[in-house]
Amino acid sequence: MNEISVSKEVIRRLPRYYRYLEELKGEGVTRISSRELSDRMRVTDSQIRQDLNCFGGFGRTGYGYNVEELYEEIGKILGLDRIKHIILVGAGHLGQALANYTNYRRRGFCIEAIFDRDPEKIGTKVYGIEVQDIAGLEDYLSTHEADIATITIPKEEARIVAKRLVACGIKAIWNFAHTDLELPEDVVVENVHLSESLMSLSYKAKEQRKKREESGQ
Amino acid sequence: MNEISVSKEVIRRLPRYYRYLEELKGEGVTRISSRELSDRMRVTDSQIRQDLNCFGGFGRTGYGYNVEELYEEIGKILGLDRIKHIILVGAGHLGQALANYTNYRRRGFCIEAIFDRDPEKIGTKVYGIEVQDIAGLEDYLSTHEADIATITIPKEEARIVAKRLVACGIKAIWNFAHTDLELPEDVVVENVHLSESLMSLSYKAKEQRKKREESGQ
DNA sequence: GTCGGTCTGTGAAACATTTGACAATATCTC
DNA sequence: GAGATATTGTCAAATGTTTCACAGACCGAC
Repeated sequence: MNEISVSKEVIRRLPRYYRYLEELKGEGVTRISSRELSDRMRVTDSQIRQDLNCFGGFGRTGYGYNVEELYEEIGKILGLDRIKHIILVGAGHLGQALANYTNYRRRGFCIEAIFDRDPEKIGTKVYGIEVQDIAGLEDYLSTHEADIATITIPKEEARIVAKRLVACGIKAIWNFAHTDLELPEDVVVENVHLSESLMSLSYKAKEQRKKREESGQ
Repeated sequence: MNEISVSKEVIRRLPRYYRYLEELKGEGVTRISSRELSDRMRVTDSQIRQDLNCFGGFGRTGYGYNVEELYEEIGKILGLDRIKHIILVGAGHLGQALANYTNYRRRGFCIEAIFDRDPEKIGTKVYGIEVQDIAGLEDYLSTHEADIATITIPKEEARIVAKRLVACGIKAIWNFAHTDLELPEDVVVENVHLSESLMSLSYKAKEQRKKREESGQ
């Protein structure tokens, strides 16, 4: 596995390949060429070959790719072949939505603990897990391993909690708060900024409307 | 406003500028140079100037940018100066989380109706809005305008509902279902694929761990 | 086995995005 | 109001990403 350089864009696309391969597997397809896959995914076949080749030659000339095998390989690349212990900070609707999405478990993402600061929520159960007081975060992490922390609380608190998490050794954060977290370099952060996503949509909708009006006249 | 060409990447960044400008405004900052902003946002000053210049010269030589003015202008570019009627399909936790996030309203995003197919949910209120039976979607849209539809239901149903929405004239969809929607070209879709985001994080965490182990030895 | 067709991996070209550099010009100080 | 300083807008270079094109290799039918 001699990775020369895997670009940001390739990584962004990798989970999408994984999703399509899972679908193909479900349909009972055992082999697929970059050409056929490109038709489904609406990308160029060239891009697929180039992308997959970053990680080594999974394909066979004159045959294509073995669906099952490629699915497994991409899963490994994404680290899905390994249990990832997750804790969740924020038991609001968003936190509950994430906790209840059972497919994560299939991919090795196991939610181990949920924290909140609201006394109304502490003690209640979400997806079978009791919500704990956020005050006990340090205690919990001193005795339990966690690979990823999910943050679904308002931005002011999020910045503080993120620092506490990092102080406890957390190295990966899935951040839903509407802010950028300032953290040490060795901590990886994946931001999901929903309002930015909605604003992008608003922009695109506006441009599309403009286009329609121009051509409509 | 002579837009030569606004790249995808610029659009992706625009909401982020908007967020930082709002923050600055809140702090009472009235002017800012690309250099200062670049320090805050952790991007190059050159990129900021290049990006903003796509939409016309908002800056003043020797002075920088007027925070209030730039904030307003970017808001207009993003279409935030106009009411956008939104309907929501799916009243699960995710749908409720989105409905309850009040900041959207401040930016002109007004949720007008919520649909679900679960009899348990129909009739209940979410953020003061009564959840309607999805069966009445067409009726509703024949008498009400809607600019954006948000989809937070499982993928199989999402594909069907998306087609129904488009048949009723919806031109913009915020899609949270774990699938790509196959829709006519003139419909804009913004996908929020949360599991892909989590898998990306998993990949990055794995790489980071590898790096740590290598340097640690 | 052989042969026609298929399909990958890959190097290079085309295209897109980011960064660097600086002339031009406004600001601010005194 | 003049001079020193700050800062933009912009062009060009550097870097990153996608597409093209094809040699070489494998597949499968006969």
